[in-house]
Amino acid sequence: MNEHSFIFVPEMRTRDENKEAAIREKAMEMIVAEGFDGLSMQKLAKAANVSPATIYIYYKNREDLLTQLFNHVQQTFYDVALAGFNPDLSFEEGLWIQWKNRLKFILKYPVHFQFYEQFRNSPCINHTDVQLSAFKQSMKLFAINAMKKEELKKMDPEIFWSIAYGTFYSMVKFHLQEITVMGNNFKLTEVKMKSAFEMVIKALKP
Amino acid sequence: MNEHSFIFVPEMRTRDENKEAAIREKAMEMIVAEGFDGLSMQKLAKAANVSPATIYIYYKNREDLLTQLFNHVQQTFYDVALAGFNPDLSFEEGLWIQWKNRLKFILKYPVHFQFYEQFRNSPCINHTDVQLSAFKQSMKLFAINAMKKEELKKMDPEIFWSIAYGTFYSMVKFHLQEITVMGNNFKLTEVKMKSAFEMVIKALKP
DNA sequence: AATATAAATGAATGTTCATTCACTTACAAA
DNA sequence: TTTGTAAGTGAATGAACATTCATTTATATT
Repeated sequence: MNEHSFIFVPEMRTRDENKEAAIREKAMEMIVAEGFDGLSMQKLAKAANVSPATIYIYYKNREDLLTQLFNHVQQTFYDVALAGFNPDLSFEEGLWIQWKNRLKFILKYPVHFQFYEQFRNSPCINHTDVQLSAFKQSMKLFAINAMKKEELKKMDPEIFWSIAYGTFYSMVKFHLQEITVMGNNFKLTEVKMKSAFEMVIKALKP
Repeated sequence: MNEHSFIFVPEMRTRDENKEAAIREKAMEMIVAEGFDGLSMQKLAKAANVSPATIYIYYKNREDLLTQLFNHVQQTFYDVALAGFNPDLSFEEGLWIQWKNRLKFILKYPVHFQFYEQFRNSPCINHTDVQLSAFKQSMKLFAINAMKKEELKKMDPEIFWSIAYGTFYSMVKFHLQEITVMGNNFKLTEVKMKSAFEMVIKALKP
């Protein structure tokens, strides 16, 4: 390396991206299967075919691992949920896109979603900065726009959120419980979703 | 004791009910504050002012402790939720009683409720027999009756449950998050509940 | 081919864990 | 007051835990 160069170009071994992904995926699988207390660094290392010390190259410690997992899942979720969406869409079209996008995410990454839900329902969430992201601002703006256009009844934001999405997530959890705990006789088809959606719209219209 | 008596009447020291309650309450507090991995038997013993060995008089082991806690909370919840309710009530009155009863339970026992939710969102739930209790049968019958009387639109049970209660629990969780994480600017008044309730009824009527 | 760098490691460390056990204490009945 | 019983205990045990560290390994540049 030229000793006069301004840009520092290290000569080094490169990180194995597969290792990082393996650690991440195995960690979430273990947590979903056995809970937070079922995740130990040594068991995780073994499951990911990695030395315990390797985990500490990627993550400062156990807590950092958990919060980074959470942020990673959240980012993926945001990306999927925003596809084809913008806050100026008509209320009915926009909300339906949200339902479809969110369902797509959950069915594509069921383990990620279950980890996310477990995390959100645990005290871990208090160690994470709840920031007003671009995603949340977009969701908020969408509701405000819809109320201005009188496509959506005026109401407190919590009430809007609870009817519009509380219903959705309740159905999704029904579905995930069925497929993990008993013989799945509750299929979450788009038809079934649409039927619930129509009723939600009825509640929310002015 | 008469050596010929048929009934066995032991001469013994009696259990201290306070100890059992202390263990139960402290355990839930610790879990809600620090998660399942924050609950250790030795820390719990110290918090409940009891020897670690004492816990094992009341509970077979750690897992048994958790499931017994869950069942205890669930029983309390069932009792509160069924007060003044029966499945033959008119749909609107019956559902509103459910909302009020459930809210009463949550506001009276917020720690119990948060423990319950954390448990339900964790893999622990898979080690518990999900049985069709009298409570669940009562809830089911109520919905069936309401559909027969045409006070409630005919729909899949999951959809009914998700609209009728998913909305409710979503609002409640909003409330609990606000009071624990930031300055509470979302007051969960009965007025606010009633306003959401009216909208839910609009969605559910035939 | 040589080199410098960070990736990756396995073994080791000290701590905390769930659980047990030999023992003491309190009490209801006799 | 005595006594049998279960309640209740503190200290001990071995396993599992998170984390660290002295090395080794792979690789991008020279």
